[in-house]
Amino acid sequence: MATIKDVARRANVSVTTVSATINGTAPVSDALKARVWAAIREVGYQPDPIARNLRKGVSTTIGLIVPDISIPWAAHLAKSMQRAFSEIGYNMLFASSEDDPEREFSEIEVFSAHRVAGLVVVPTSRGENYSARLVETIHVPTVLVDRVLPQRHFDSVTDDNLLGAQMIVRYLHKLGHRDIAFMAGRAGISSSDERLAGFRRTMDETGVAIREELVRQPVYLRDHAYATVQQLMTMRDPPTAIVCINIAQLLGTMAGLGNLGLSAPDDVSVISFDGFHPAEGWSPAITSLKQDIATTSTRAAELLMARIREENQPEPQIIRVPPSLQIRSSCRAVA
Amino acid sequence: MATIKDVARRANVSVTTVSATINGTAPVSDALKARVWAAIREVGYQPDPIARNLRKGVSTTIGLIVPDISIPWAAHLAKSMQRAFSEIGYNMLFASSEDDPEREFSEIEVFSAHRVAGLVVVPTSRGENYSARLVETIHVPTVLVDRVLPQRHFDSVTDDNLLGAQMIVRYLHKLGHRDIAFMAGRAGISSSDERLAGFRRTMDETGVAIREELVRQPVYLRDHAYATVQQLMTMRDPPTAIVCINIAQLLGTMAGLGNLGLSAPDDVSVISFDGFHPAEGWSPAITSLKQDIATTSTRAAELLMARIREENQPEPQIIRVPPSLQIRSSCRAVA
DNA sequence: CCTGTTTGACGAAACGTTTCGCGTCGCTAT
DNA sequence: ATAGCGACGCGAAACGTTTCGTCAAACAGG
Repeated sequence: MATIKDVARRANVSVTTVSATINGTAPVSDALKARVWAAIREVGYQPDPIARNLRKGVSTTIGLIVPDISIPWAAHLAKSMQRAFSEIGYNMLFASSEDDPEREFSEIEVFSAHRVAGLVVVPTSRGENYSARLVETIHVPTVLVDRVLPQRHFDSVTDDNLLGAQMIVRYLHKLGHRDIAFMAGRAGISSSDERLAGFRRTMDETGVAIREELVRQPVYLRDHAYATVQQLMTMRDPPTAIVCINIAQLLGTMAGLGNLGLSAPDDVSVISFDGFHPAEGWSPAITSLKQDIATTSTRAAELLMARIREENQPEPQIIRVPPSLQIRSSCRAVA
Repeated sequence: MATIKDVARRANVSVTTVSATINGTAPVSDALKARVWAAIREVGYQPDPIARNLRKGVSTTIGLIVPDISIPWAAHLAKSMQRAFSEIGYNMLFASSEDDPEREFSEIEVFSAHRVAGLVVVPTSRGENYSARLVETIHVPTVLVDRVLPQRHFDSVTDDNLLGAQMIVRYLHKLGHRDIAFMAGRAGISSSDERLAGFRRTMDETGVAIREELVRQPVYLRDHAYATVQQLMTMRDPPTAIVCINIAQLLGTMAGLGNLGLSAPDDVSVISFDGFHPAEGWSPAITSLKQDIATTSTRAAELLMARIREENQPEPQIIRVPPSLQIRSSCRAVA
């Protein structure tokens, strides 16, 4: 592997000059610049990122931490992120927190030790003093994705959950649904809280009283939903529509309905916040919100790069990306 | 950030001694060892991985390159891999080749520059002299996953595709199917080639003549399958069963059937090599092979670590992980 | 013509480790 | 006794960069 010294020798200049030409950090005469570039090409020199990192104290790597990469949403995020960053010459360290705050913090520290230039985190948002602990652990430019924290310490990009809830409720309302079940996730997770709040608000707006016995919380694992939906559907006066908050819930709900011999949309309408897209060919095709992951990734990358380059607006920003409603066949009109 | 010098000062020993105690590379008396460890704890010292990498010429990071992380299979692989490696103190750089050999090679070079300790690659397996080029580009311990190359230059872990094909064909045969359509992928991709070969071989074994007009190749995009399945089903004498080789094909097939107003298993049986698991609650639930991704990851990690630690068997090894057949409801018996 | 400033180039220090080679001490075998 | 050897500890070099401070030359203004 050719080193900068080889280049210097070859171009008959000092190491300093080679570094200066490459990085443009100091003025170099055109004549020497040419000699240096030629020499670089001739010896096939590539700067050693490790040495560079050591000296500069910061790398050209960004770290991505998600709860679970095997969730399609997270996988798409990782893909878009990686594309966005590789285009500007950054590469990506990756880790799963497995929704465990301890793992999450430990990964953050590992990444920090590796001197990542920035961090993209889908925070677990759990545990005592989570937010404070995060602020105290992170000393790198960071952008939070999907879940936002009550305190705005970090730039964040998330879905516009209030808008999404509004779309869902209005759509169901238009179809004549009044008895709507809502399965909320863990309280304290912003995406769940916001979706529930949006549900309540839009129900109010449409003038329909919420039947509180149809609002269940917390339901965040597949099996919770599996059980909950069966409770809901065996009530004296079951809901005519069920709102699912994420994929796990949706899968549990469908399985639970199946177990009761029920199906959507004939026996009950099902709609979901998180998209699920084998779509055509399977029934039922689930009517759901489609999150704009590409935009989310791009915005997050932009925010992060601005911080890294310090061109930034000092105030942490929250960007909300609007979803779109994909109407398929899991909801039907009722009298 | 505390440095090794701080520890040395605190413990009143030389830097060399501190390094020796930490790494066990040279004998240190118990008394000093104790002093050093105490000092480490007191100043909260953590070795700087960057500096270590620079000096040792190799990092504690491994690189993962997959064609597309948003494919569930790849996402699961990434998850298992990351878990396996983080347990032994390695972290993971990640990149998508987007099935483009140029990107793939470029990522390999970037990772090499970062001095990864090893590489896990799902090779694109495309382009001229692919195998030779790979050998020439890679100078790090490497294990190939999913797709194997004709020349055994690298350790590889892959599904036992011949066995899988055998399971599928025997199952269909038992249900009475004789007119079986097979959509192969790109020729030259080992997984596709092996599956096709296994199909042919087992058909021979069962004594059923293959209707060559039902074997289509190449069909590797969703839209190919969408078109192909409609051709197949509008033939004078359509197949009674269709074998799909991967998810993209399966999705296209289901959509294509839907477009013709047909459905599985009533009009035709559908079976797939790659598992697809929303499963319960949706119809049809696809009968498919389940790949043992956990085992695949573990084996790959083991192979790679053996190479890295040089405990290894000099000969590159190919490990084949057997799949299992998950019988659901997309296939039915025929007369 | 002198002073002050800018431009261009360089040597050497620094980043935080690991490792090479050397020196000292105490022990054992001659 | 003393040569030889192992165990232990240390200083300094090395890894490949970037950057600081210095310096010579060229150039501007008075």
